[in-house]
Amino acid sequence: MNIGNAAEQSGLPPKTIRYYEEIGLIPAAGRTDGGYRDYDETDVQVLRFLRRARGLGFSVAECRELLSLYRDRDRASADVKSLALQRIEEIERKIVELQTMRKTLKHLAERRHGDERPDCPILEDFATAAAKT
Amino acid sequence: MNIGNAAEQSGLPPKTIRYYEEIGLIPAAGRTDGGYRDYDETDVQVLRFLRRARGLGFSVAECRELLSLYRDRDRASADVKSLALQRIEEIERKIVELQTMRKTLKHLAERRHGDERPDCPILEDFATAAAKT
DNA sequence: AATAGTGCTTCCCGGTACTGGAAGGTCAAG
DNA sequence: CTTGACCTTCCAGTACCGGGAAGCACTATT
Repeated sequence: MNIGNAAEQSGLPPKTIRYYEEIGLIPAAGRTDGGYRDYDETDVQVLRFLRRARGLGFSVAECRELLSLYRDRDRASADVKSLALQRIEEIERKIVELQTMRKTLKHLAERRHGDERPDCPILEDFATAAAKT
Repeated sequence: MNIGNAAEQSGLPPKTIRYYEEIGLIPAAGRTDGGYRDYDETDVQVLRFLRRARGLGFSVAECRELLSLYRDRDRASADVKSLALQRIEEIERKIVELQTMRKTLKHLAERRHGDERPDCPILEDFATAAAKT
């Protein structure tokens, strides 16, 4: 499968895929006789994972760690486990933050123009609910 | 409140707060006699919102829109509503993606070393579940 | 077989969103 | 009134791409 196809199936632009290869986030893809990069389903799954993780605010460095966590699943299972659990906590924090944002936006969307009493604490809604994160 | 304090309470570094002011994402803060930037609770709430939104993969441009959505809540309510609803959909997609990542990591964490049969499709778990997003 | 079109390659430049460091002013404590 | 921790501006650098040029590869047609 060529890079355009892999891009389409993963949701990452070809440019980004080449960049990830360049910085070693993903291994260098195999090449066809003509010099084209060649991808299989496994590669696409990793790319898909990367698109998701990056879109959710994980840095490339964090993605690197998450990937190695996957690749090393056959050994050093204690370390892998504790790291995975840490990441799960972080993900759950992010879920709570998204739920807070959703709640705030729902208030904004449902509120009829003129409904608001001057003391309506919508601003508090906006940023306080998950302040302790 | 000075910038260090605002940084601490919002979770954004002082550098980033100054940068947001410079690009007009937040209005220029008031100044003390000594020339220090001065913040109040409202400012901190906005900063906290920005930290969360950025950490969840929203671009600065999207944050700008989300903020204006909040600031314009008193007028043009139809537009505000449709924009808010769009954002809610996006947020819900992100939540699903995070839940998928969490599920994958849980598999990794709970799997005992040696438990895996060669055909165990953990890689499929890794990236396929939310492939249609 | 030649050609046209699309997609691939590398390379280099530009852009966004910060981040670190230097040089110097401000403030509260001792 | 000096020390140390904070603040200020400014300039440079870094991370993560995206645009566009120049050229090769593949497919389809003529």
